[in-house]
Amino acid sequence: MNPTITSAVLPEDALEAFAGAVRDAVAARYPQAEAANVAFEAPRRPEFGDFATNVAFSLAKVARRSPNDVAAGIIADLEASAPNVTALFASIEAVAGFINLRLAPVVWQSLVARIVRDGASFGRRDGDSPRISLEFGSANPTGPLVVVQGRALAIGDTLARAFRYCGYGVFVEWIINDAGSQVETLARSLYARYCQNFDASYPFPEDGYPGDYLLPIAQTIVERDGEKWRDASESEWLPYFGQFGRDTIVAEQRASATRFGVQYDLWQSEKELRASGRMDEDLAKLAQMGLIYESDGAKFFRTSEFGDDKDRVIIRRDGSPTYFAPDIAYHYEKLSRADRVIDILGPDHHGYIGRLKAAAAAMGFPGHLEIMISQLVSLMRGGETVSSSKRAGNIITLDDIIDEVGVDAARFFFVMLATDSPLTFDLQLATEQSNENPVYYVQYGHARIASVLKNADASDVEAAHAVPSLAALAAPAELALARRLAELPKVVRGVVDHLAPHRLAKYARDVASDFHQFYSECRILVDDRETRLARLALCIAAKTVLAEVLDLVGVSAPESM
RNA sequence: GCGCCCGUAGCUCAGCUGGAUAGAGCGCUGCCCUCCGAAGGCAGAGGUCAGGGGUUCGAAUCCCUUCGGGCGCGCCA
Repeated sequence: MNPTITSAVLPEDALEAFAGAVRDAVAARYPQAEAANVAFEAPRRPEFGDFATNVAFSLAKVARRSPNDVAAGIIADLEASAPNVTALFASIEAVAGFINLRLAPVVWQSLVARIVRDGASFGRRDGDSPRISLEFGSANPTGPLVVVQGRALAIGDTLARAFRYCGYGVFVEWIINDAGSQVETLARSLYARYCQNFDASYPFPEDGYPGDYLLPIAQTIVERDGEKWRDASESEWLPYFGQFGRDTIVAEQRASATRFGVQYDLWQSEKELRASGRMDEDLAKLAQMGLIYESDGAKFFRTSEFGDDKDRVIIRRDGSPTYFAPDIAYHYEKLSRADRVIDILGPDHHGYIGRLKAAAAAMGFPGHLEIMISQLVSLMRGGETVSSSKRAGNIITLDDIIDEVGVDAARFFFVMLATDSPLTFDLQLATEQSNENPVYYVQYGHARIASVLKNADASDVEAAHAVPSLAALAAPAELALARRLAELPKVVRGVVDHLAPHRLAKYARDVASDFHQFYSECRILVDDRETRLARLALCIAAKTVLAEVLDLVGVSAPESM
């Protein structure tokens, strides 16, 4: 074996060296062609190797030869011009115009060594830029978090973790919609519950918030203040009940988010945003730019000049601001302190995207605001549809879901599908500890590795951690697992670049699958010490990557189950 | 009516911004525990990628169009 390549050559190094050598070879052979763009992809079929590149296709025209001839010519050139590069590959073949590459086992062995050495920081980048502002889950402070917010929380928090892994500075925030008429409605509903405590016939407001969740809050007021508010005038009790209800419910929402594993950096009150004067300042600035005009006694923002369907009212005829006004101020603030601002909105906010993006553009940040819509979630239990209606008062809360299926299953299921496709969540399936349940499949993989490491001699495990010679790793299942583990950084980067957290769920299943296959084909605790230590090291690497992926989606990685 | 998303195996869904014989899980049929966790592995059956046109060496992927679904179009938030 070539001694120069036994010292840590990682897959990406090998590919980069190969790409460079190909560019040189192409430049020498086809000087009339543009500089070759050498990109690699992972072929679907294992017999096509670890990686493939399609450079030959774009050269075929210039070369006036078939792609396969071009590919074969390039390979022949490389053998002569860059033997130190071709030595990194077990095979380099021209097939149907592609150049198929199989890395030398030693490269995969270096990668396993790298993961064992780096541990949880494998592939992770330090840093805090660019700065990302992520807002998700935000709700009216009028009731508990429900299922659709659960999905937004799972998606948003997974994205936040992925961004951090990639070295971005992430700021996670929530806006409390506490400035509109809904707080008044909350106050009336809560007051009715309070009065019903003394007089069951007290009427509940028609547009009030039903459901049982206001009962304990009313009870708290009863216990503290007794009948004090029964004869008070509305101007007295309304602000009190509004504030108390709002504060209590926001605290409960925070508790639910925390229980779900989601930590926020900022809970921004919309009411506070108005009171601070920032909103008025920003609106004045827009007016100065000539972007605000009066019509019908109301004030309009010329969002249509920035791509929106039509202009939007920001100050009503009665002088009060619409919801859009403080949101402009909030987004202006976010855009000022972050390089990218990402909102995850609910499925009923399609119509809001245009005006928000227009506002961002008008304020001098075109293209800095990205909006994701997290689609509907419908609940099933077994084959039955579970109905949840806010109006009917039989809402199913995020806490209900956590109680029934646990945080792990809930987070995995919420993140499993592409964000823009509707999700059917089967509660029964999520609780089943069976092979129908993808969460357990992945967690089982992790627990199984932990079990093997427990069965092994402690001294062997220690030796494996110290990264022994891994030359024994050569079986297809071993190399396939190593190749899969190597993908982690690339997968996370894809999650971030495409705002597609569901790829992590898919990747987690792939890693588990490759491990299980390795496990059934290669016995780990064999007599031969070198093989045993090498396989233990591979187990440690697989466990590291599985734990990392599970952590990115906020799911625990159990040592046993 | 206008705008956004979607249509892939019996079911639920992937398909890495255009690549090779379209994949996975579940379900179905059959195998595999004297041995590290069978919550596992292997094999098989199952497809006109909604239909039609176009772009090019090459399309599930990009463009046009028809059909079929979901959602959004307040001086609500």
